Amino acid sequence: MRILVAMSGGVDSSTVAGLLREAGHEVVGVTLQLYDHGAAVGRKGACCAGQDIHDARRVADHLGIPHYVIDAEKRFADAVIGDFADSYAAGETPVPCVRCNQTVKFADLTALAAGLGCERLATGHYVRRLDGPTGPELHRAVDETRDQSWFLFATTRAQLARTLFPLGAMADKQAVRAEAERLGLPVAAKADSQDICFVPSGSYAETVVRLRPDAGAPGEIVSRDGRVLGRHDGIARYTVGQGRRLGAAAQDAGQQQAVVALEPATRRVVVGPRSAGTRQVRLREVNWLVDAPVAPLACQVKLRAREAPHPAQVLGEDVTLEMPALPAPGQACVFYDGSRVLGGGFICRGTVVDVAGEGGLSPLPSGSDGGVAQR
RNA sequence: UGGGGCGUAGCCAAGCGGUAAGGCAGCGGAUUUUGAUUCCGCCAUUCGGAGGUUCGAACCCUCCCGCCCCAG
Repeated sequence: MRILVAMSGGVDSSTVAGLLREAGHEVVGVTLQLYDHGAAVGRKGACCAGQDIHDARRVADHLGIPHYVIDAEKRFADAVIGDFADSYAAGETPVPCVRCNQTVKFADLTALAAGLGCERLATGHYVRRLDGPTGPELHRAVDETRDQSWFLFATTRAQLARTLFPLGAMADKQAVRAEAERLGLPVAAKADSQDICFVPSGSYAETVVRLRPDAGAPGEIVSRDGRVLGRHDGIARYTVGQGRRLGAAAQDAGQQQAVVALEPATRRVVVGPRSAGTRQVRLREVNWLVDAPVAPLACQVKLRAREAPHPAQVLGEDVTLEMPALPAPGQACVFYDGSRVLGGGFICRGTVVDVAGEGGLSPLPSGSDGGVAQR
């Protein structure tokens, strides 16, 4: 089979190329150049720029496969970096990795694969594509600790049908490195990438503020009933559910506080007791990997990449959680049936916690029905 | 200037003669293909100040300073 492998220059995708080549497939490597070299050269944790492109080329040469480098800087700047900054400026917390997967990695590369006459696209993601009775299914990786299925909820059924994820079945990262070594790949010992690839210093807020100065403007930290508890240095540094960086506002009436809402128009960060929460979550851009249900679908949902799933019911763009939680707007809500990804969407603002501030809100009950009034 | 109470880190606070708990904030790190969460480490040679008693004082005594409350 002729397969296009998305090669970032790291261990994972290089191993994918090596394994598929070894299995006798006709492998074509492609690396996307995502942002300018200057910011990323020599930096650990970066991908898809500078040294990493050279590494991908070295691996391709080692394997004896053709390798293309695609200039995707403009596309990445618009679809991923721009969206990232806009999202923070709008009081949300984006997931750039989902946007990247959704746009340049899948939409563009599946198209490229077709253009190059490849039957499949393969990536180094830790997820499994399993063939079920109704077609390909997306499942969590065997190695639960490295599972990346949450980041791939926006993959379309058509894309999934043409994609392979060889690493989803690997026992763990060590096994992948062992394969890389066995294959003699020059990147076998390369450090893992992490953090946001396009943020050089590790300070994502600086990147946001450079693009959208508003997001770095100081403002007030207020309680839900409008009392000013402190000040902050930019809403871009806060996420709903966050308990740090609150300074004196971290405690109110003896209770630990957490961010419950961000109001970009007034630049206010609203805090409430950590026990605050809601059971209703409104989503947008919902993607289904099964036929969209016509009646409430009982499943588990994950509101964050690394947290235990919540029992919930999903219908259309509305999710009803069994127990209250603090969903962060901009983050993803991914639906699971056991290990299988059923679909997901992005969490909307305004539906999370009542911030109308009717005044004199009593402390929320910490029991099962501790939800806050909905807007 | 009658009576009472209190001053321990940026904040809250334990200790009440034996050599400064804890929490929050803050800082550093680990974990993490987002952010957050979580975890680990650091964080008062010193207890409002000055004397005194004592082998030894944040703790007892004296005076001073500062706050608070109740009376005038």
